[in-house]
This record gives sequence, structure tokens and C-alpha cells, in this order.
Amino acid sequence: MAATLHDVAKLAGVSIKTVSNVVNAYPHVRPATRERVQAAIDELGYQPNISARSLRSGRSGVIGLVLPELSLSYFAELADAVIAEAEKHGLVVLIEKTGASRDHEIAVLSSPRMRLTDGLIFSPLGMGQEDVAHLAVDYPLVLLGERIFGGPVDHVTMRNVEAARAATESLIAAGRRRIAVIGAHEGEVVGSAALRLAGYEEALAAAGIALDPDLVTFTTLWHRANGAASMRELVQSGTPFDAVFGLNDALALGALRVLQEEGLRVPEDVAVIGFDDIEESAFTVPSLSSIDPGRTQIAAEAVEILVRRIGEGGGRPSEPREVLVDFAVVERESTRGPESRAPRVEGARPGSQDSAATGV
Amino acid sequence: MAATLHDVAKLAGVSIKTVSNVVNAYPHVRPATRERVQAAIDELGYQPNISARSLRSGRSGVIGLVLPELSLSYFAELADAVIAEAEKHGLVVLIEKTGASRDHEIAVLSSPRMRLTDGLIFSPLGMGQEDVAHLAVDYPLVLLGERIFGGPVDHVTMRNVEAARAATESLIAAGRRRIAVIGAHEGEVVGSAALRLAGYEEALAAAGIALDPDLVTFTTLWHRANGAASMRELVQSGTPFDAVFGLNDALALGALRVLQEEGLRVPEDVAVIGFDDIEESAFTVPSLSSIDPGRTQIAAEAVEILVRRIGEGGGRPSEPREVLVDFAVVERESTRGPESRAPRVEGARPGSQDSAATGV
DNA sequence: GTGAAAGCGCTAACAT
DNA sequence: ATGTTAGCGCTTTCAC
Repeated sequence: MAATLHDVAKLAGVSIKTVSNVVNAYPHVRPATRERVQAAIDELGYQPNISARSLRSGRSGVIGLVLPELSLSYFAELADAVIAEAEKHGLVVLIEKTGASRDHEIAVLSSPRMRLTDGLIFSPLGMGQEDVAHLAVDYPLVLLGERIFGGPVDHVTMRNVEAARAATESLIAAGRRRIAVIGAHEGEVVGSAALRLAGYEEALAAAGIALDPDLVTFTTLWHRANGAASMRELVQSGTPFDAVFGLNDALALGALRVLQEEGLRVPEDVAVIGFDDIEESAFTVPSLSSIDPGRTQIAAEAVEILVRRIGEGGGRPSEPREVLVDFAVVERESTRGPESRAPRVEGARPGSQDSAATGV
Repeated sequence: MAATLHDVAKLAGVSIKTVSNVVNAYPHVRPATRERVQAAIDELGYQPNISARSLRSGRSGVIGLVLPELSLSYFAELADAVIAEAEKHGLVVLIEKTGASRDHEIAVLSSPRMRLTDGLIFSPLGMGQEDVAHLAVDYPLVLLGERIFGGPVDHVTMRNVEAARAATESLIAAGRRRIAVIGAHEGEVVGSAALRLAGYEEALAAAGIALDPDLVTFTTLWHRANGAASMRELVQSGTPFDAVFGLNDALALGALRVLQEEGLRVPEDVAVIGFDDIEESAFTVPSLSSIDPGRTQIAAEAVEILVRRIGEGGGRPSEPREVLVDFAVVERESTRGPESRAPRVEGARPGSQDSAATGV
């Protein structure tokens, strides 16, 4: 049913090689021939068969993106950015979600389902440093996140420690001294939680503020509900505090809600800052200060590096690269005084590029 | 480099057919042979080449999902659900985003990039009823959304009119009479905006409330910022109102924020209800009442129908199906009186299934 | 500048 | 129960 190179060749009265040359924009084709072939292509509505091309050339034009979960805003926005970047390179994106399960993550790395991709952008959450060996795969792979460092692959990550330190410092600069942390992970050494906690501790130390363990709350999950629960516990414990650092925005948002339920004023009584700068944070009441970790830059770098690796082919690969992107402290109402509340609602953030009319 | 059927066959001392039989779990293989082949597979780390399989069999095990944008919570949560459903059928999902552009949507339908998928789940936002002919493609296609009806393809959609009517009725039942609408689309006849507005009008008519055009505000985009802007205009216009129906949650959330900026109490002065029931709505202050439009059911039905169509093969296709999923009114603080505020924060919603530990 | 032919790795007929 | 063989549609030498 679908037209093939042969059909086009027959109709145009040339060989399939010539048709192939036209399809692939090979320069040395006589204009007259090209025109005739193009006419035949249009008439038959010819579409190249990607499987056949891929089988022969070893390239599918598809890259894989492996994420914990799409319904978390951070990852949804990351995926959106990756798809946009991939499109610039003429690539489409196959998304696999792992549910942050270590086993699932490891399985995906050697899954034949992923074999039709030219390379993978891999964002694990369950795997840890001890799994570094699993990353030694025989296809292009770019690692994201902060679960594994120093692996045999290119790695794009954010400046967790510095950014968390900057977040904490912004609270200290506003005169806060009793800064609670929401979302620490017990005993973790690498991983977002550990790194961000380290940044928090650095900031306190630099300001000469003693670390009060009672102010550090733990939760494995980083959803709104966990932030809310931690906050409620902290309030009920009676431990005094004048600021909250949510290790991600969802946690901070959950905490924000509970603070208000409890009748505490934000930021007058308690200042709140998050991490991730998801779109939602600009629209809550009060709007949430946060760290923009450079999400779009991460997506751009990851795709760029992957494309370069794919282009390298099987040749002796160059050294794995470790890329750190820039971050920014985004101050909003939850840390600024109420006097500076204008403009009260921000417009569309520049980060959410090419968002055309989109209902539902 | 990568092992092929031939390599495995040679090592196991059998023919490639036998290896193929083992790989594809063909039942009539002697246990001893199967074991020997499996050993060879393991030893060589054999992975079937999907492109070759796909070229030969015409199936890739990949389905496409075409969406306006992933950074909108509704679509992110929908994509998440589709991926989960697809996985149950052993399929992976290729996501393409269109930015809600009509041209992009039409182009995707005939894009060779999508030709390696076995079928498509297609959620347009730019195309309209006049584009119905573009849906007559020669591969399995399931249409989502409410831009086009009665097309030549299976269609899974929500009960927009009934659900919007129920939302409005819940406000009326709470004693509200001056119900503003945020997000209407000028002159639209089909599409989410038009259908939901129709439901609103039905509810008013049924309750004997005259429609006041001043209460219906228009905005093309359905982001938080648009809801905020519309709300601000309405407040400043001086038009009295005691309730707001946001045609999606993002609009309602933007409105919710402005209402509070303006010193209006929700729900005491103004009750607010949205549409979509995105995860975030349970965690705002106050939490947002909404319509759960049956998102997970939509994903499940869409994948199910697509899988069946793919299975049908080229045979005479059965009639296109039109599937309507169930909705539910989710009442939260923004419409309930404050006396019923407990429990104050909901736990993880059952809708967000299989969300394991997920940081960042 | 264009054509002929080989073969990528696999599945599906058909044979045995 | 297992082997043989013929392509799927394309790209890629290598001729001409």
C-alpha cells in the first residue's frame, strides 16, 4: 500500500539510487532529474520507511528520555524542554518512566525496547553511586541528576550545593536565623537531598549560625503532601523557627499551605523558599521564592551532548564531560516583605517557551 | 559488535529459526534446545534489533502521543497515564508536541517521523471541525479532545457539557446567583471552551437565572496568568459576582490568587470552581473545587482502543467508536463553607498511581 | 550524475 | 520440532 523507493523510481523512470539521493538531499543530482523525482514523490505521497532506514543506517532519529514520572512538574517541564531541543535537531523523543524504581531504571538501560533509539537521556532517582557500573553501556548516554557522579558517561547537572547555599543565604540576609529544612533524606550522601542539605549547612556555618537538628525534617517522598505533613509536625512540636527551606517547590508549597492553615503569616512570621522554580510557584498566594536550577539549560546541554556523541559514531570516544549549569535565586513574596508585592502576578515565564494557545 | 540471531544460532548449534522461536516464546521448542539457546543468548548478551523486526513484521511496539504541550499539568498528567497504560500492553510512547498550532498538528499526521509508530493518540487544539478530513489517515488513530466530532476515527472524550453544568449547579446549590465565567472563547462552537460554556448556560437556564453577558470573560490562552488578568478586569469593572467558574484549573487558580489579592474571601465572598482537577488544586489555599473529567479513564480507553485497532490489521475496519468517560465534581474549600475544612490537606490522590519516591 | 547489486537483522512460508 | 529461504525498504559501495 505505502509507496516505496521502487514505486517512485519506476514512476519517475530512474533508479532507486537516484530517488534516494533526492530524498536525502544529496547535492549531485541534475535539476531536471530532481524535479521529475520530486513530482513522482508528491504524486505517490511517498514517505520513507523509518524502520528500513534505521536498519540499514543504524540511525532512527529517535532519542530516549528516561524519567521517574511525568506528573511531577519538574520532570514535565524538563521533558517539554528536551522535546523542544530535540526537535531543533530533527529528533523525536521516546519517553519511558521508571517510577523512580532502581530495578526499573537498571532494566531500562539494557531494554531492547530502547534499542531503537540512537541514544538516551537518563534521569535516575532510585539508582545510587554503587550502580555506577550499570552506566557503562555501548550506546550514547547522557546522565542527568545527582544520584551518580564520576561515571563513565557525560553528565549534566545543577549546582545543588551552591544553589541551596544561596537560597539559605537569602533567608539569612533577610534576618532569619531559625531556618527549618523540609525534605532531608536520612543518611544520604549524594542525591539532591544530601547536596542541598550540605548547601544549607555551609550557609549556616559561614554566617556563624549553629545547626539545630530539630529544624531539619525528613521525608522520603518530595510531594506537596509530604511538605504539608512535615510542616504540621514541626509546628506542633513547638520548635521555634522563622524561615523554611523546602528542598523542592512541591515540599515548600505543601509547607506554605500548612503555615497559613496554622495562622502564621508568610513572610512576616515565616519566610519560605523552595527549589526548582516550577511554573506554579509564581502563582500561589503568596508567590513562592525559589531557585531556578537552570532546567532549560540542562535540557539544551543534554540534547546537544547526546547529538554530538551520536555523531561521533563508534570511534574512540572522548572523555566523559561533566557539565554544570547556572542557577538563579528567584525572590518572590514568600521571602520578600509585603511592601514589595508589586507587580503582583508575573507574566508567562520566559522559561515556558513556545506555549501557544493551549486550553484544557 | 552487537550479537545477531546468527551469532546465537552458531554458538548454540541450531538454526536462526530456532533462536527466533525461543526469543518469541514460540511454544513448540524442546526444553533442552530452549535451554541451550537461552544460554547462548545470555552469553552473547543478545538483544533483538527492533528496526529489523519492525521492518519485517510491520510492528514497532511504539505508539505516538501528540499533545499541545507537556508543561501544562493536564497534559503532563494525561501523558503520564498514557505511558502507564501503554506499558501494560508492552508498548512504549513517542511524544510529539505541537504547541497547539493547527499547522503543526496537521503536519504531524503525515510526518514520516511518526511512521515508525504502530498508531497514534492525537490530542489537537488548533485544528477544528473543518479539518476533519485530515483525520482520514491509513494507520490506527485515536482522537482525544473536543475540537472535532463525528470524524472517521475512534474518539475518546469527556462529558464537557454535563460536567460544566454540574460544576455550575454545585455553585447554584450553594446559593450563588451571579456566577462569572473565566476563559470563554469568542465565537467558538465546538472546543472545550464552547462546550463548557454551554453547560454553564444550561445550568443557569434550568435554575431560572438570567445570563448576564458581563459575567462571561474571554481569553484565548488558558494559563494561570490569563485567569489572573481576567479576574482583575472583572473586579475592576465593578460588576458584582459571588462565584467564579474557571473553564480549567489553571484559569481558576489564577483567578483565586487575584481574588485574595483584592481582599475578597473565598468562598465566603466568592466561591470558585475549576475544571480538570489537576494535582495542584488539592494543595492551594484555599484548595480548589474542580471537575475530575476522567483523565485516567481517557488514557486507558485510548490505549485500549488503539491496541485493538492495531491488532485488527488491514482488515475491513469496524465503525469508529465514540467513547465518553465519567466525570465527578470534586468539592473542596473554594466552594464549601470554611466550617467543613477538615481534613485540611488531602493525601496523595488515587489518580496519581504508581508514584514512587520522587525527589527533585 | 546515475545505475546495479549487496545486505542490514529479522520474521514468516514452506520444507523436512 | 527444527532448518531453509525469501524478502521487508532502505543505504551504500562500486561501477559506468
